[in-house]
Amino acid sequence: MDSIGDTRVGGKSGVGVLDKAVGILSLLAEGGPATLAGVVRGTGLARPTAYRLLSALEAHGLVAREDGRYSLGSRLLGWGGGAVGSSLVEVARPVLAALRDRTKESTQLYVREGDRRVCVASVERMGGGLRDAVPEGAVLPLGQGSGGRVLLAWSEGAEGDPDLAETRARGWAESVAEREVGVASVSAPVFGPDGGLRAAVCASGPIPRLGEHPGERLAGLVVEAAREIEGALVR
Amino acid sequence: MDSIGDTRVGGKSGVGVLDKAVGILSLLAEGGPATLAGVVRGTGLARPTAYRLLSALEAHGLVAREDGRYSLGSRLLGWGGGAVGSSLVEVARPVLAALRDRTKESTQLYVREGDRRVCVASVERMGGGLRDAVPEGAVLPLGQGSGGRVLLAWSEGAEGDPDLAETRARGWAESVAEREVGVASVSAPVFGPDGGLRAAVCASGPIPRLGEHPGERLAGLVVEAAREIEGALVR
DNA sequence: CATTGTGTCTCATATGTTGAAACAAAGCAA
DNA sequence: TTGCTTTGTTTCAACATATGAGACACAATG
Repeated sequence: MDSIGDTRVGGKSGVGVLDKAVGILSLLAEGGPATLAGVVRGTGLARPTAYRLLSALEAHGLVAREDGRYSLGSRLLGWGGGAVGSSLVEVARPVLAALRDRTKESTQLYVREGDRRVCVASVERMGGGLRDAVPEGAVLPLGQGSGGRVLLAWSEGAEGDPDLAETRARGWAESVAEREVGVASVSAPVFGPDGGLRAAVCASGPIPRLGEHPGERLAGLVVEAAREIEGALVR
Repeated sequence: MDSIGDTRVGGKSGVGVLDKAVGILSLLAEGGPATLAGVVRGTGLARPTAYRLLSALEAHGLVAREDGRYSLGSRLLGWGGGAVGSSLVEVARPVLAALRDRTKESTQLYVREGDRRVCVASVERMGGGLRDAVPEGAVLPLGQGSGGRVLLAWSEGAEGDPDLAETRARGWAESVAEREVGVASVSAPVFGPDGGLRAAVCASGPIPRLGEHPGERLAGLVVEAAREIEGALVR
């Protein structure tokens, strides 16, 4: 998903050290704990560079090292808890779990960040077989996937696009093999008490299981979950 | 609290750009949304430097800019959700809120990170009057405050210290004007299902309200909250 | 209307970061 | 058990990056 060097998904910002550090953090977010060697392989950084950056991240509490393996640090826990939208994530998480149980697919919550979207909560399908896995913190484009389409459709300035108008009329979006080959998904908008778009709730899985029109089966459940999240927001 | 330049609380790690970026993020975590001018004042950075770093953080989704004000970005939401300990924070938050209601004081959850502690959840006292405010993500020393003492007392290697042995015997710690002038606090250990120390739960407030022995009044409630968090962890 | 403050951009230069090389220790296969 | 490979850590010369003074446009203020 993320990689060092691609601005579209947060790769190159003009501050090289930051780009590398974020590359390391997103590697750990996506792949779980890793040794120094694993971080070197996963990021392509030179070994002493990765070592120095990891030590610095550890000094700041953004990374923790235990038994020779690095993982995301508890300072990110605190910052995540204080970031705008943390209460949305808190109320959404059990709803995503229930939606996962009902649809038997993975579910996610996306929020818009400028011209991209960020996965702020992810609950994966249980049991065996194929599953879609989106790591929390992953940055994805708006232009691909049903989640991106929903975040675009209910934005200011979307009025002129007939495709997005159709999405708004329907109240949800579906996509097949857009964000990722082999994956189909359905998304619905989550509105805040003020009526503004807050997030997109999404269920996703492999095309062979969901078919070429995943919305037929899942749209009702996904829209229902969005309504449920909205209800929990006003309590 | 945090400031650029002090290694003890995550200031200088040997990677200057990272130190500055973390300084900005912790300023936003502690003080809430800020303009560029506010970030310049708060961090002491030169204006073009702060501008460039904020733009880079925004490109990575770590900071969001809205109406000329910067705040923590939603990527931190995702990473915080995936960091080790996020489930602990999730179950602890309502317990901290209940403890805040019972004690009528602010409450926090701290985890140990190397030789410091991080506030991973914070619920502030409601209503008027004095309140202790610890921002989520704040990095504090272990050697000061009841929360630090608890994290030390139940650590490996604490056996030789009679003061920590007394804390262990009692099952909680109290402090007066240690972490901060005018603040008293009481903390208790939170253990994981494996019996290992996971966190410290803490209630804190002004000395005039809590007195020179805050444990007399609050210890029972704090210890009870710790047991409650432990119970929620095994469900 | 004049002054001050803010946000944004440029660029010469100083500084910080880089990564090859070296070293020690651990792991592994024969 | 030995020899080789891999991993983690440190050093430091070279160079690429980041810095911040200065400039500019615009907004805010008295």
